[in-house]
Amino acid sequence: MAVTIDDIAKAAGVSRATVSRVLNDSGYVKDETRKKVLKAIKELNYTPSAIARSLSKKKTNTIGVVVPEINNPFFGEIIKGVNQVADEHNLNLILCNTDEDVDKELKALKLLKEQRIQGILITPTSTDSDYNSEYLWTIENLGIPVVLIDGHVKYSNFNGVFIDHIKGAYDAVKTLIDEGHEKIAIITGRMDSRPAKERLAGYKKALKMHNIPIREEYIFYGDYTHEKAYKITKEILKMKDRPTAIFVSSNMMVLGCIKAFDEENIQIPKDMAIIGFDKVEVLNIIGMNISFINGPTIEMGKTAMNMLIDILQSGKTTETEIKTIKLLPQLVLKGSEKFIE
Amino acid sequence: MAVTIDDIAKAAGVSRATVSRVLNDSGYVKDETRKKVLKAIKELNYTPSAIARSLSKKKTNTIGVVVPEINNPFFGEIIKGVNQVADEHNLNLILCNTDEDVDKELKALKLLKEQRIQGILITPTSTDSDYNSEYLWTIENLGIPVVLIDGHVKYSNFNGVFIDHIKGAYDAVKTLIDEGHEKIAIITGRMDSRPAKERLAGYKKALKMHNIPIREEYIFYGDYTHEKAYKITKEILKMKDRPTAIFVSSNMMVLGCIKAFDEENIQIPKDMAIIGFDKVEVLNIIGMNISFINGPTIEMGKTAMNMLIDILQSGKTTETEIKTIKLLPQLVLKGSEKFIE
DNA sequence: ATGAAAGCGCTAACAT
DNA sequence: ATGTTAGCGCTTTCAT
Repeated sequence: MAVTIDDIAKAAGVSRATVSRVLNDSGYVKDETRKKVLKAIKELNYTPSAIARSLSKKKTNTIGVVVPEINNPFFGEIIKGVNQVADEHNLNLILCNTDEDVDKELKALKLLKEQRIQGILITPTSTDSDYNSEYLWTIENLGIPVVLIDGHVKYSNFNGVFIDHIKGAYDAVKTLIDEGHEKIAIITGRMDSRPAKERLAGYKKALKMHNIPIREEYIFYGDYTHEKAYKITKEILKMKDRPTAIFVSSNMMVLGCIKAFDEENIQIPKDMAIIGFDKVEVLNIIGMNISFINGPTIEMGKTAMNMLIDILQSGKTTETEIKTIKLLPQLVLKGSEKFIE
Repeated sequence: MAVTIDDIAKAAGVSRATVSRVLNDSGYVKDETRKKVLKAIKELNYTPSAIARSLSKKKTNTIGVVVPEINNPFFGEIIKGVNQVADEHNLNLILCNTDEDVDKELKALKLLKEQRIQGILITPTSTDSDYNSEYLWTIENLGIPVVLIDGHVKYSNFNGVFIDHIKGAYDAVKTLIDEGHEKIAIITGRMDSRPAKERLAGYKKALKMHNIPIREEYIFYGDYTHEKAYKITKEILKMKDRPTAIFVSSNMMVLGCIKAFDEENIQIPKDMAIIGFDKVEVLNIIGMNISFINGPTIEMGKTAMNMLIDILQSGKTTETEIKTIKLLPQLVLKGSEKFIE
């Protein structure tokens, strides 16, 4: 660990500038000299210090990634996408997991700034709550480019890549309508989150566009958990004028529905049709075919990383524009949406 | 971004040494002076550079984490555990995802060394194949403490935390035996991986200890994929002298079994009992109760991080001992193991 | 209690 | 084509 560029210089009988040149392929170096240097590097098992280089260059080549829940495959896939692009550009990733905790998120941001990272990719825990002011202040005063991934930070404009939840929900509900369903319920997500709001909007839009009246009693407010969805589904199944289809606003909640269906001996789609938002890989593997809206997670990660790289390469110290990309989710039909008399 | 310790010194009318002292709470600083400095820091929104500090201290406070598949919740949970402990000790995590690719893993190791990280936590992609020599050479010559997580690098001894796969498998099979099963099949993992070998060993041990002859035709060699497990299960169901229970050596493979069962109208556990290794959260949520051996993933991450911290604090440049911890997996019974005539 | 100065390992003009 | 030198932003003796 103690071998430095000077050791190499000494061993090769050249100056440290020359060593630096062969290290960076910059400037002119006689072939013979280069070989000597390379040999010394090999022999001493030398690895240059990125720390020293960063300090000297005032540039770290590392970017920070902040996620709320690393053990959720949704974020795992985002990171996978981020990582792929980062790899291609030889960027390091410093990972911060916040456990959905705003204070940890703030702490992470501070940490990252100390590390003099080039930019930040963040999937904000943030909802509409009122801590937002300090939160925003922190992000904005970072002086570092930030790209949001599928989140929403109130009152403020940031670069980001998002999913078009409205369109996704619209497509799902439209499909149900096309199948012949008219009594379509929705189980929403936590309504202080942007995706939940947008998905509900998409649901309403689809009904309106097809002249189906929106019935408040068909709108059920969930909270993204399968437990709540389970309870709601039980209720739905007890309704006198029961819907024939449910649009479920998140993957976890789909699981709750399935459990309730199972207990009440409800067959999909014979007794109840269903379309979810976001996939649950496992269900397909075990042969349980549930249609869903597929938000392109890996793609989101890639897109965000690319956007950040673009911003960094533009080289502007102050940002002059807000970049936003909306990714379109795909509808994946498995048969659970069918209308069967 | 341009504000440095010298700016603060100037603003506060002191030397940079003094600023450093208040930053690190070291040495003596008059209260009044400290306040001036703190004020300047606040006003200029100054964040010290970890890079410069690292260079000066020859110590980075960051550790590298290398995993093969970030989007697999198994590794997600490990990282979550690692992260928790790292947080408590104010350590940064540099994440490397290798996509099960040995070359990427090697590259990651090099990258990490350049970053002068303090230590490495790695879940090796490595199996028994022959690239091992370069691989081992690389790790050993890193000159950095390494802690393995649940992996196995052939021919070599490293610090590490592992799961006692033998005991896990033994417990599972013993449970089946206690239930009254005698014809018990196993679907193994990829046999060039250590966990697969050990789980098979545990299976055999349980049979032997209970005087049940090992029947080669009940040993099925899988490869951790659900597709293969699906095919194998179909075969099993066709056997003349069909087993009454299957011990399935990985969570993904359990899914393949379930699909096959479903297609053939096999009821669990009436027609076939089953116990898997590693949980599949989703199955429980939808009310499908499959018993399984639970390897404590988050715990493994924590334990590994703690071990690394221990090693670092021991302060030895050369390691004088190999530390190894084996974590005991727990049996979680859900009813799928029952013997029903 | 505070300051001056050397040094961490590298890069990048500037010389030669 | 190669060497000299001055930083990069911080910590840490050593003085005072």
